[in-house]
Amino acid sequence: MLTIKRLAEYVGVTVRAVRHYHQTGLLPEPERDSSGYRRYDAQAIVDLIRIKTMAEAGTPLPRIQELMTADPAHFAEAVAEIDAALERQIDELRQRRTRLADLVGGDRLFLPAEIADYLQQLRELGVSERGVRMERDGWIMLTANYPDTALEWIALKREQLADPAFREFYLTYDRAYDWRPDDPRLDALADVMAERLRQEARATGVETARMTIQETVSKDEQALLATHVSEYSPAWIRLNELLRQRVSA
Amino acid sequence: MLTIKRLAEYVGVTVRAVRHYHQTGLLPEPERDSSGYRRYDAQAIVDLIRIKTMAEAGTPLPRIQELMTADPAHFAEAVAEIDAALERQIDELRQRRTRLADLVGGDRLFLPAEIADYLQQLRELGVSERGVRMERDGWIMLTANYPDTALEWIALKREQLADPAFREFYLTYDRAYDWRPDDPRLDALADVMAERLRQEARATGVETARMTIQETVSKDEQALLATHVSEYSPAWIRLNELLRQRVSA
DNA sequence: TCGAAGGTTGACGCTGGGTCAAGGTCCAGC
DNA sequence: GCTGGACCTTGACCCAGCGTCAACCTTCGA
Repeated sequence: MLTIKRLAEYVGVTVRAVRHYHQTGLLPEPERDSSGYRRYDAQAIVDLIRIKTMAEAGTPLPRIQELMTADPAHFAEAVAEIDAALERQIDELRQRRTRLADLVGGDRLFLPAEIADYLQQLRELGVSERGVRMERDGWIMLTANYPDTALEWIALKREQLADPAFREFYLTYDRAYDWRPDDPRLDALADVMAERLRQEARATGVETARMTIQETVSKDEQALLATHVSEYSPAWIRLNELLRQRVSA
Repeated sequence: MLTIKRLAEYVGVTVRAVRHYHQTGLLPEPERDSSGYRRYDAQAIVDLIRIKTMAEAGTPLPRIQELMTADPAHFAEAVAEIDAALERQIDELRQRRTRLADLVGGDRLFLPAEIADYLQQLRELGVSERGVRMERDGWIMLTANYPDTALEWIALKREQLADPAFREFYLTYDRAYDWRPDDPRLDALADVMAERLRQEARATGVETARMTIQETVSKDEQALLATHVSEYSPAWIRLNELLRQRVSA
């Protein structure tokens, strides 16, 4: 006959757990000796090991209680289910490991692969961290609100980025952030931007698919840009003014 | 800008969880709009996904909070730790699957392999379920109290079981359980048992190793047998009497 | 204009025990 | 025979990480 501590130690659970199982009726209370101590027999060991094994496998205690009195066929069936659940858990843990890997370094956790690739291209191009982060945040919001549209649009952006002239322009625009608002280069940049806008307008006039996208997005784009207007530098604000002059003209 | 539900849905957590993170300070409370609704930006999505990823990997929320403001080097180190923990969890789940398999059919979960094998041999020999269970319970208690001794003793038992004459005797003894106490076959059985005891006494007189084991165990054996005396049948009680007559003689 | 859907705070509930507190018992060594 | 330390008893509160009401306010599409 065993005391509660010997039982718990042999099976590998805590004394508190055993008492908890008694309280909930999962493990029957054993006889007491003359001093009121619980005295356990071999069946208690068998029961407790079964309980422990199933509990460790994630089975809720009430479910274990059901199974302790189930016939062998039902029991085997339930164990098979528990085993399948364990297998699923293992698969999930594996997936979590891969996602965890994306935590350190990379936007792959927050964005579809295409967009994360695009951001990576920007970095490799030499775009500032600030610039990349503004892009990233914009794409995140866009993806959260219109995932399909975001994917269509990113395809266009990556096409653009294949053009060396556009890359040149993008870099300049990125650097202009830190210029002084009276920097004369801003005028030249505004010229380039206006020309690009005009070309794009002609292109979208022809290609209806792109037109649709532009229309769908334009409202949100406004909203997205507005989100970050507070982060605009004096140079960019000035650039906006210059641009508006040229476009409205 | 997102409402709490859109945020939660996009990231894949519940609204309640987001609010919980706000309460504990894990995720900063965002600005409210004019009606008091929370409005989330892209950074909230990034933060929440990081939180979710680490939380799913089993990281306690306070620990996550520490890591959210940690520098990249410390963060990467911590993520490596979390990943290692995940790996250990996967290994443990695998082990639990194997132990779970022993739950259905078999005593391997409760007893060392040698003893489980011995019980299996008894079953194959044709010993009654009751008999096997009495043996099992005895071995469990013995193993719980004196694991080393149990292993030494089981070796002897398995040797005995290799002897066809002993197997024959064991089976008869097992079946005698259900005989009537005045069954004349009990006398013959008592003769055989007495003879066996005498032989064993001579053997243990020679082999000191076995002697030691017998001595060590004898007290506990008494206790163990006493445990199950209540389960003795009338025939077995009678057999005990007959045996005592012959041995004391 | 109205009802459904979504937002707000606040409070209690749940699992599976951990961790005191305040005693009563057992046993080994002196 | 006594004492100290390990063990037993019940009872109570505490924890994470949310789930789940309740009671009320706001927004939005038909």
